[in-house]
Amino acid sequence: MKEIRVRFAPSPTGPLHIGGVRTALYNYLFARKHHGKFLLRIEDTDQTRFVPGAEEYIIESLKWCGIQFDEGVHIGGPYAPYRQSDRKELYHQYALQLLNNGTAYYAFDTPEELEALRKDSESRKETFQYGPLTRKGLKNSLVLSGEDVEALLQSGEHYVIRVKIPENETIVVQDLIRGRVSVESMLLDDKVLYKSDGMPTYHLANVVDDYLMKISHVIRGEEWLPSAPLHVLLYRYFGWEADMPEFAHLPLLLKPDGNGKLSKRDGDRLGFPVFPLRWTDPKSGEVSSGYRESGYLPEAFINMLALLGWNPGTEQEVFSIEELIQAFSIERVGKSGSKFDPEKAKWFNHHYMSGLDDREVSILLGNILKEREIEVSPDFLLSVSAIIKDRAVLIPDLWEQSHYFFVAPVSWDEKVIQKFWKPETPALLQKLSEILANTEDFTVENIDTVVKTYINDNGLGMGQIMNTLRLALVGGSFGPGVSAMISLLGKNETLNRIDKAIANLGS
RNA sequence: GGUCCGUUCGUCUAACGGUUAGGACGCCAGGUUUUCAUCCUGGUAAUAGGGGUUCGAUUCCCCUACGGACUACCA
Repeated sequence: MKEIRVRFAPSPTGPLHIGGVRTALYNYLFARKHHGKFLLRIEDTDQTRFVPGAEEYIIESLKWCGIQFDEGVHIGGPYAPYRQSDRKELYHQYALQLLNNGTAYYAFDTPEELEALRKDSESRKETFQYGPLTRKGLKNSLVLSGEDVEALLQSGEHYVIRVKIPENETIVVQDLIRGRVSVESMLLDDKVLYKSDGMPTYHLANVVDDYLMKISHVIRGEEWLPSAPLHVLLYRYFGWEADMPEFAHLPLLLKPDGNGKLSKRDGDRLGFPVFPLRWTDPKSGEVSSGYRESGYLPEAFINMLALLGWNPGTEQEVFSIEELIQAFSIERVGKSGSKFDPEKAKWFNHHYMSGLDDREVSILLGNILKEREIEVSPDFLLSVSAIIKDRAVLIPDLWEQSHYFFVAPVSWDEKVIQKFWKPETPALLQKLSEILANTEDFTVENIDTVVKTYINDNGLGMGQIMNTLRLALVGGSFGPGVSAMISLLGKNETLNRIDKAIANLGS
């Protein structure tokens, strides 16, 4: 059986958005599942759209996601180079091959001439097509004499090389997801294969490179489906039909509301990241948020993404990357586009956060404390982590849910004061404080008993004490159980905070 | 406009001719927690419309509607 080789082939025109990450993920899962190879090829044949830093961004993003390559622009491999601009010389000979076998031709029409033709067609509510029907009336080597063509080439006239689409043929693409897709050749354009700047277009470069790199399956976005027949045709023109990869065109990721392809704008508008990592546009300086910086765990991010367009056919939906590899199959990728749901992304992250063990949580929280220059003992950090981890959806929530363990309150929630802080409160807390001062056993269970006994013995209401005690401890109406907090804070800190609250709030 | 692709709860989706159309997110209600979350239990909610084919259509075919992608010397 042929070795499975797939590629992810982005162009470095900006940050990779989550649709691109998903395409990379599916390629990766497919490769691993079949013990094949996964490679990263950079498609930078359009020099005008090059964005500095984009290539590095793509590599770092996928690394963060845990998607690993076997070959690629950043690690090399047997089919190097993996950057198309570094393969520039290669493409010309392949364009010549098609020229020589009559399946491509030189065209000398200027962009301005073509633009005029398009405008003209448009005014008659038609679409201009450079194809089987019109190419005979244009400026190309199909109509010009050999000498004229030669003269034009010699004179340094700008030219492009176009594919010669056959006139009456049904071209069939077999797609692993969509089945048989066919299109009439007359409707296809004589697409440019080789540009006047000496670079190939995507169509030429991707076919040549996929062939040379022995790609077995092309798994890419649905936006490529309309040009897939052209690619099939090119394999035939090159005589590579026997080695043509299989195609799978993935459905699109749609915006959460309304319809249409998910875009950067949607993230800004609806307040969720569209990119794996934060991106700063080198030109405008505009910053787009990323999943990493927003505090998502890569495992959760990937799990969420994997299920957007694919499902295992079982009711399992929490998958480690290894489980995804085991379960993945192209056949179970859906046909229709998926709307991205930021709420579900959060659910996944919360699920993964609470699945972390205390030690792992303490590392995450420890990093936050380090940034804030707060030092605590590892034991205390671990205990706090354990008690708050279920309360955090995103990593920064770890701090939101625990800061009061590290920093004593300096202000107290006005609403809670209004509601619970009564004239007798200071005396009641003072008395409880004295009892706690004489308590040696600060385990949660014992504190619980001590506090409740105090309440019962004095005929007080639970709410009366618990709410004010909580207020004294953390400054508001939040946090884990009161007894648990007292136990963690320890005797000194607890007594200090009660004293401080009484002193500040008085009666 | 043309070509191609698509259409099951609000969302992600299962059911590859026979199910009370299943699960998850969200939402709602109850329980736990006398804070708030978590968690647990329950509930809400869908086959776009119309024709066929068939004993029987979510499932197969056709039409309509709607949506999307593509339509550059961009990828």
